[in-house]
Amino acid sequence: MGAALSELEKEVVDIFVRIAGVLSLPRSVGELYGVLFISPEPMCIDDLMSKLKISKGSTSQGLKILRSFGAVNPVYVAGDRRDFFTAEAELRKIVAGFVKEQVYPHLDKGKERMSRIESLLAEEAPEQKAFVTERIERLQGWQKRAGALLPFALNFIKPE
Amino acid sequence: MGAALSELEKEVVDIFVRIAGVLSLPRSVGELYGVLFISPEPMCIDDLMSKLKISKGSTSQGLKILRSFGAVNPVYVAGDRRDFFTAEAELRKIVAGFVKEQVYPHLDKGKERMSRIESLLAEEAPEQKAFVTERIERLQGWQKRAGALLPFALNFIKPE
DNA sequence: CGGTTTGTTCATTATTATTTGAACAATCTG
DNA sequence: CAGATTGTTCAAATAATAATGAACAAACCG
Repeated sequence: MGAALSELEKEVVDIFVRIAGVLSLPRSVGELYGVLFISPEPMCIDDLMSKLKISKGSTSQGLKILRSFGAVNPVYVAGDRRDFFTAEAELRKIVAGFVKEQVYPHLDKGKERMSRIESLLAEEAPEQKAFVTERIERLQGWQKRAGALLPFALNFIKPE
Repeated sequence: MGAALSELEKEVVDIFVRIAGVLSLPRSVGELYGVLFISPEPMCIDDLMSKLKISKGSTSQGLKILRSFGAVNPVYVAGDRRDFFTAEAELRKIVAGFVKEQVYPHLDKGKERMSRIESLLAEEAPEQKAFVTERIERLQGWQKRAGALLPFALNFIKPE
């Protein structure tokens, strides 16, 4: 059991390792999802550890992250006490989970910050004030647009 | 000259430091852009170094990165031999430059990889083949959609 | 030219993020 | 319940990334 990764598996894992990088997630998270994504059978921690040659700690933590935004589904396997997982393959679910867990929390802080900035604006020296105000307004415009793009992008992912 | 950052500047810099993080750019790049963004006057390396308390090397490298996707504009200042810069404030230009320099190059590699994967598919054991094929096709679907979303998102940024 | 000034590069150092593995807690099993 | 199995946590080790600063090259200036 626990053969090394096949060439195909390596390629797929590599894809998700890159995606993990873009999303600022640890490499191991990409590896885990990659292996699960291409595996016809549910896998448990032992399987994943030996396939990827990573520690139990990384595996456990990585699965925790993947579960946190629903990228992985627990599966019951008869006669085995260990936890098994399959990759969630519906993109919409994963993205929705990711946005909810990792993106939205940060957006709120952005709004708080903006009101803090507006109060600081009052203290600016008059000769710079016009310029600085224009910049802050521009920033608010960007923030607003980014907020509008997000729901659209989510909607862009059609149900299968 | 070269006073420390004001509260307002700190807030603005902090915004761009976070954005730099999301884009996997060094912190100093965010700092540099932030200071320039909120500065009514063009700034040179010395100004930026002393404002941000970072080294000349970081400043030079950071500006190089910012220039590479047009986030910063060189400005001529009469009677001063040093290079001065202002922040490019038109979001569309920055995003276009960033996508061209940092995003498109990677997309091409993705397509190469996909054809490599397809050839590996042939070697799969028959009983797994159906499943694996379905997964690869799904991956291609995702890739295609991401490619379609990008131009739309670019277009979403209206000219002022 | 010879001496400055300015910006870049890159080996070294510092910092930050990730992984490891052993200790622990929880759950099962006979 | 005692022993075994399984998953989690977290301090320490390691690896990855960014910043520093001195050496360098290029452009300027008298």
